[in-house]
Amino acid sequence: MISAMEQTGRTATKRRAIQVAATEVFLQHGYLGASMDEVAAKAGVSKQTVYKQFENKERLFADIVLGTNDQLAVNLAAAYAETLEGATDAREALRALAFRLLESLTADHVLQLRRLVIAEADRFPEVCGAWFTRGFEKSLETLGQALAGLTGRGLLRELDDPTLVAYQFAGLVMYKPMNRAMFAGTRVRPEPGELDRIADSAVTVFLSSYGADR
Amino acid sequence: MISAMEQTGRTATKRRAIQVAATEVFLQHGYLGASMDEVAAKAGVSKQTVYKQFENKERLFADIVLGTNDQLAVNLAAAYAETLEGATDAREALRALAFRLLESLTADHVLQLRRLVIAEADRFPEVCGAWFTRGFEKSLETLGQALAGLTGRGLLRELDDPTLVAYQFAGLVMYKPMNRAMFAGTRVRPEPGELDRIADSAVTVFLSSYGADR
DNA sequence: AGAAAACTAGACTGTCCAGTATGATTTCGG
DNA sequence: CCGAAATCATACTGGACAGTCTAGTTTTCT
Repeated sequence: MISAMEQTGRTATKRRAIQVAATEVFLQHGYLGASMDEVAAKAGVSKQTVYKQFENKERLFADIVLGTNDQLAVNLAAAYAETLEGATDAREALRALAFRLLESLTADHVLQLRRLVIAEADRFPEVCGAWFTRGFEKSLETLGQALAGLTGRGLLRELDDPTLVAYQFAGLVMYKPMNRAMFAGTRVRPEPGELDRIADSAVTVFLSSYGADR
Repeated sequence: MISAMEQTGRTATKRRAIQVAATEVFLQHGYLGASMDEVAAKAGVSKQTVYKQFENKERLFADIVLGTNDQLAVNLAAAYAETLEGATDAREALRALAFRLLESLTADHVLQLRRLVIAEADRFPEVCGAWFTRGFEKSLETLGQALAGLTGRGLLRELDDPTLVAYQFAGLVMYKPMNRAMFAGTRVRPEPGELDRIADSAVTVFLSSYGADR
């Protein structure tokens, strides 16, 4: 399981091809809109092989959803590290972080995955709930830790509940652009100037509560 | 069109029954999962009548989505009025507003509609985009106006961009509970104590930037 | 090499569903 | 009360698709 990516046998290779293809198909068409024939074709594999690897469509879906966290988690961890760890100026660091978050989370495939999970939240409550806990919530807890780290360097004041503070930062920065991206389709893009205003203002509000200089 | 709800003829009555039934079916099963037979059965109407009133499934969907804003808009307007208009204490007023927002927006049918719109954002970009502009964005602009009204009564300081401030308030209050409600299925409910902490802290952060007393 | 396991192409089953057609019945305006 | 329009129940068409089956081919392991 840990070494899923390291397997090189024919079976493992084909399994991975199926996962890649299925991810593409599910993200593009949704659960009901996805066809197993298309998955097989896109994976360059026969339908039998798909059903040998994954009992049925539901299992394949679960596998895809739960397997698609890693990239984003790594990406976000990098964003935290690069923007916060060496920082000396709180405002600049938080601004940079805000942009990295916006960039990471409005990437097309991230939005599509989130749409998929939301759409199927009632059909697959366990899978979607697990995705949320292990992906979404975990990312914000990690962000909380990263923010708490700024306290140690005198850039923020003491935080009682770093996770809550992380949600507040995320909410200030992303509530508007994220909702637009989710609701208004992948096509609509905000003008760059707007993201600047949002990030600037969010950081100002954030620092007026949590900045080290009162 | 304006008087759709006032029509009493047989045709108009049946048309409304179809809309009600279709709303239920689409919200429950999603676009692809919804069946026109179920809509007809639930409306107590023959399939022919459905197709006489609505050209096809797509049109029915569009009609449903675009017709489902009014209740929530009215609800939110009431929330703004009741919590802000007579207020004398900014903290108390904003706390009350926060709870009203959470209550209104985590209602089951609201969540289901939002899931539906998000899920179909790529399939029906015009319809979902229109829903977003006329429903979501409009609500936040209205909230901005309501908040700006607090400035006049000395409860908040001057707001350069009331809409942006409204998004920040909404983000502070709802980013966490709304995401959980959207992703983790309708079943998961936060403990009441958590909403208290979120609302309290959000209002504190908000006021430390926008409160009239510095 | 040779047997076992994996894979392939393609046909097939059963089901579901959007949308149409039909012929009988009900409603309603004049 | 009569005729037009609306509605009803029901059956049908055509297509999509999940999942199975078969018979032949390729890979892998020993």
